[in-house]
Amino acid sequence: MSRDDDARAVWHSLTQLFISDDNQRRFPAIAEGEDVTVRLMHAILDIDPASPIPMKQLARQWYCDASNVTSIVDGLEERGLARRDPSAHDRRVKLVGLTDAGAAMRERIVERLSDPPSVLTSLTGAELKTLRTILGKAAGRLEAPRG
Amino acid sequence: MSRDDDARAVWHSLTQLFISDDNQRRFPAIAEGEDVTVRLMHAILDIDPASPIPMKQLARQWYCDASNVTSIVDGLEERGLARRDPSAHDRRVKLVGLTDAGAAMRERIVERLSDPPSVLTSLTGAELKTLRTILGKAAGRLEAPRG
DNA sequence: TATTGTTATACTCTATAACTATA
DNA sequence: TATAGTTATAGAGTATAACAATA
Repeated sequence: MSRDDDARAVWHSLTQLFISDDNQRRFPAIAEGEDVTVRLMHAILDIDPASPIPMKQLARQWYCDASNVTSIVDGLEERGLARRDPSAHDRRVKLVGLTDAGAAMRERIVERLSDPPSVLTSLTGAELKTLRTILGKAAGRLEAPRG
Repeated sequence: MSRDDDARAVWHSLTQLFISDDNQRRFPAIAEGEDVTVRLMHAILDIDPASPIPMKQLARQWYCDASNVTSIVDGLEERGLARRDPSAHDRRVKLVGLTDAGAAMRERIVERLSDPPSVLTSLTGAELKTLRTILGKAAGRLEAPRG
């Protein structure tokens, strides 16, 4: 049981927990509850309410074409969840920021996404405390935390 | 710090680890490496190589329309990854099973999905061992493990 | 009659290419 | 000339409705 074996086993379990059909179904369910599509929900999670972001940067972050970002931000704007403002430094660039309504929806989504599935709540209190410490440490190392 | 707080914090970290853009990008990358689409890859993961499953049951499991299952299984069959056989007990029912090629691809996908991201490998050996034990216990409680 | 699966069809999501406006 | 973003358009994925075969 090497260190690499342990890391693989951990990631395998974590992946199973996450891609289980029950869990995957939560995303559409939460999106539906907010009356947005799943892609708009993901977009909202990726926009920091405190700092508007250029469209181009979103395209890089999502590994998708720029035209797609146009369509997504259109959807957010139509629903009053985001706003486009030209950059003061380069008028070609448009900065996308969440409106108050968008930021509020984002908070609700993050809240609901944190609802733990039953497989987790069936662990003991001590186990949960241990997981909290270690996983918190790992998640803290992510570049751009989503929510 | 209640037990519920701990469970929420754990799930929140786990969700962050999993829906990070870097990690989400792994699915298309692995699928591309196998020359299948992401939806076919997910389908392969959800079919137990040891026991063919009725189309209707896949539709329930994936929370999607039956016509969609027809289209997905068509795609798998065209690539020689799965096969449809009428049930011996009810000739309306078609059982979907993986071919040898499909089962082999499934193993490769599971293998690659288990590659741990760098945020995990940066944990200590003791932390990984602890995570392995606890998460393995939780994942073992899932109904239909994928891979 | 009810159920399993298929076909026809429309809508959403995503990518490519051509375009506009700034730099 | 190059870059940020948009528009037009085509292809994949998904849902609804009508249908065929079987129960």
